[in-house]
Amino acid sequence: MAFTPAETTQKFMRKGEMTRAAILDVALGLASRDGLEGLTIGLLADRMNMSKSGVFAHFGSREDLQIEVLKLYHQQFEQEVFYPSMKEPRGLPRLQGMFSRWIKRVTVEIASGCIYISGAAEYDDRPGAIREALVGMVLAWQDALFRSVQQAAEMGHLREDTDPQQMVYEMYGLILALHHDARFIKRAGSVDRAYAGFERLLQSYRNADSPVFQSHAVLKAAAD
Amino acid sequence: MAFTPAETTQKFMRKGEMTRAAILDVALGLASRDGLEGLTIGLLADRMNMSKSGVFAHFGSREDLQIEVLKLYHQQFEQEVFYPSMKEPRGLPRLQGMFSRWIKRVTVEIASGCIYISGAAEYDDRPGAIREALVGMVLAWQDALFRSVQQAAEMGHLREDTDPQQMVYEMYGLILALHHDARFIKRAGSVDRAYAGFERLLQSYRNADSPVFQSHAVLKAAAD
DNA sequence: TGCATAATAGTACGGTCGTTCGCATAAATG
DNA sequence: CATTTATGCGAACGACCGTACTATTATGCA
Repeated sequence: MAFTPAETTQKFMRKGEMTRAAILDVALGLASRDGLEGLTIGLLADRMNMSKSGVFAHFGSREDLQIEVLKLYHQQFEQEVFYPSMKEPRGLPRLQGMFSRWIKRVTVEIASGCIYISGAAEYDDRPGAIREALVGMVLAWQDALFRSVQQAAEMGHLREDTDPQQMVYEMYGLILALHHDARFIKRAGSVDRAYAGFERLLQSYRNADSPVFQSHAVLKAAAD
Repeated sequence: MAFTPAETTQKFMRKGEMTRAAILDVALGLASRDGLEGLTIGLLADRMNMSKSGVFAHFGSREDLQIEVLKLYHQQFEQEVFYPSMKEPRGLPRLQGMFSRWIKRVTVEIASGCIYISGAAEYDDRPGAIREALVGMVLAWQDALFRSVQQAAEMGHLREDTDPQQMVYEMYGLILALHHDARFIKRAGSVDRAYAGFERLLQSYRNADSPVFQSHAVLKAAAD
């Protein structure tokens, strides 16, 4: 379940690389809870039962550590959400796959926190390398969604006059609202609201003639 | 324009209350930019051309200062968004008024930052008095939206089977996406996307028989 | 096994944080 | 004007921060 590089590629790494990977794993957990800006080397060393300087030596600076954590998160997001969806047929099925896997991931992150979302708040006005990396990753994901919507329209699954950017905007809004209501407000039933919103989105933009359309119930069942 | 208590009620305050209000005013600006957790007494003292202890003396603790900033923000939000909307006729007109004023406010906050939104990310996993105050304020606003949707349904402006909580969820999503895309991604045209999303929301839930329905263009024009 | 090198610990530095306390000075009051 | 009270400053404290150095220990290879 949890992706711990230490377990998978143990024998191909020298000790330093292993501890480095283990540190990043713990750091990702801390950054998810406290935010990337709340990630501190002292606390990280505590959790690793290491000295501060021992942890620090694996990264040239705190900023480097933060960026490595970000890269690890991005990698896991791709592995869990993006790549599996790309194996599904183009158009609406792939788009639905992307969204339901996205929701599934955020549902897990209701407990741990999503770095893309907390990072957006932390770095919306804080220039630097971290912000640049973060924006790049979020833009890459939005572009992937954009292309999927575009293809769904080209293949006739969605209406020809569908505005892909508008649809991406609203999908992102549904996810942000899910993270907000479930994690911050702690309101029950938010996951269903996200699905219902996506359902309504499809009802607005789908091509009624296309047979590919799936209902909300089917979509949600497929996610389990 | 800017609500500076020092100017309005000058002569009724003793000196201490005036500087306290001035401090809170500056603190609100800093907290909008850096987040409530990024608000620091040292920086605040610098901006006020005061000593750290001089600033501190007006509040029993940093947490008290943060809560006072939060209260000030809440007060301004009510003044600018909530109260004016309550003067409009119940139902759809009031709901549209709430949303367009909300968008107008967030549009301004693209430059400065919205404390409700950044605070939601900062305090989603940080228990304490600040989190409690913040959740209370956001819940109050969501409840106000909820009641407005409910009334619009009762009055026949929206369909009878409208799920008010779902509609509030999606409205909040549109605003969160606006803050995210405009402030973090710095994407142009996000305000129009928020309006378009609300328009689609109304098209899904409006009662086609009701004459109260206004189009997107009319709504947006009324906001200016 | 011996040795070069990699990996970790230890210590210290300068900086900022929130907070406390005593003292000066300003303002309000009689 | 005199006096009480409100207000702000300056210095200091302990805690934590990221980082730089040096020493020590563990590792991997000849």
